[in-house]
Amino acid sequence: MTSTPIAELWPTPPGVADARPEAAFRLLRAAVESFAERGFHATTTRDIATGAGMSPAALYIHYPSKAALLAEISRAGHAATLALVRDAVAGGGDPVARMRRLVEEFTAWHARARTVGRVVNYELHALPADAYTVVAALRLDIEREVSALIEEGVSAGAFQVAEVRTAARAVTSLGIDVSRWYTDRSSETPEELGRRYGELVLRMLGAQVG
Amino acid sequence: MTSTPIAELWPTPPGVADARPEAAFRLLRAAVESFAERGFHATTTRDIATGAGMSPAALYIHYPSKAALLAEISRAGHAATLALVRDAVAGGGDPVARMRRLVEEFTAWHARARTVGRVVNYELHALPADAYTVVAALRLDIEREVSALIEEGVSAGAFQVAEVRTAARAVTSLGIDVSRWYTDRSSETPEELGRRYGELVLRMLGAQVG
DNA sequence: CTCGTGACTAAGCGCTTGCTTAGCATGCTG
DNA sequence: CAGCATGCTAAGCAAGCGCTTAGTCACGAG
Repeated sequence: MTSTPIAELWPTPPGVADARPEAAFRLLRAAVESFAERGFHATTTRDIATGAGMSPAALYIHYPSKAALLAEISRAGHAATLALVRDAVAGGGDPVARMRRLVEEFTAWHARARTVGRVVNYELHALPADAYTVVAALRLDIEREVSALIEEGVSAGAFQVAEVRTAARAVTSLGIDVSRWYTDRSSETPEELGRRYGELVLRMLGAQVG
Repeated sequence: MTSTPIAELWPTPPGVADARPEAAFRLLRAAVESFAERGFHATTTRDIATGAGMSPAALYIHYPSKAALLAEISRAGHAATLALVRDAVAGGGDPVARMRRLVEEFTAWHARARTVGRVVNYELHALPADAYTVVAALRLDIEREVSALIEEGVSAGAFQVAEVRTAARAVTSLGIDVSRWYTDRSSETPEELGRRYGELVLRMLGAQVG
């Protein structure tokens, strides 16, 4: 990999004058680390500024508030997750192949980008109301994509599930919770974990797999 | 039910002079609600005291600090979870029946006592070091109980899993994450959810179920 | 009755918080 | 060159924090 998971969330189009100054990016990165480790409320603006190598006041040149940093992290993280899910659901292959790919990538993302994942999934309550509205819509879209794929698999006779909503909850739940417990010291790589979770989920959905 | 999930965590032996005064219990209850809703750091001692119907200073007659309240909640919550897991693992029946019961009760508990569950699983980082040591040992015990039951099922030919540790992680992960998303407005009761998750987990573990 | 004790409150202390203000160096524009 | 915008820092403000202090009240013992 040539860039960190965090850097991938705020890509700069090549050949274009850098729209997001490097200092603002450093602030985002420091905020993600702090929010993930200590939580939004236990993180001070001094923590973030120091982590980005600036004085506390410099933060407010790039973002209007501490909450605006959280909102941007949460929005970008949810957008990336939704894009990942859409790619897998709309990709090629039968429902079983697409579900396997979805779980593999969803799981690996929550392991690799676990700091962003923690902020995205466990700091929702700290979002300002307007930012929460945006993010809640993205979360609903993610759930709908997963449900749609399960339903397609059921219709095709590939999956056997009693309740699609419950099954969809279980699938996303497994992946999300990875960001809570995964650490650098975990024995599996994100990709290994993704493959193993892919197997487990397919069996859970009643798919016939070797 | 004659008592709330929270009340069950701090039972008073019948016929014995109440060891934990009612005021201390009200503080615990208010602290659980606040910590679960807003997180430890966003909760003020004034929130807790007001929720228990007292002035801020009264809190310090019953507990030496805000962190001591968190420690007591986390300890009792983990102890209750471990007891629940031990009962299921050591109970009667074959590994399939015991695993079904474990998942049903583990899941239902995380739905019913979701406020305690949130504090237990998502506020670990706010624990003082000595309290964390105690709680980490309980968490390890829980993981070992689940792994032991899976291993027993594999030996008996009832389960088919590639990696016991990964499977154990998935089982506990599914249950823990319930406390994140379950609400009063959820369409399933804790018991219904438990039964459905029990089915899903048994299939995930490769058990032959109807 | 006096005294001691336990549960509590009103007031507030020292500190940290998110954020602001004033000012300074740099570099681009005309 | 002047004029000005940009990105930053040093200093600090008002508000809110965890927790303490001093004192009140009800009540049981002697």
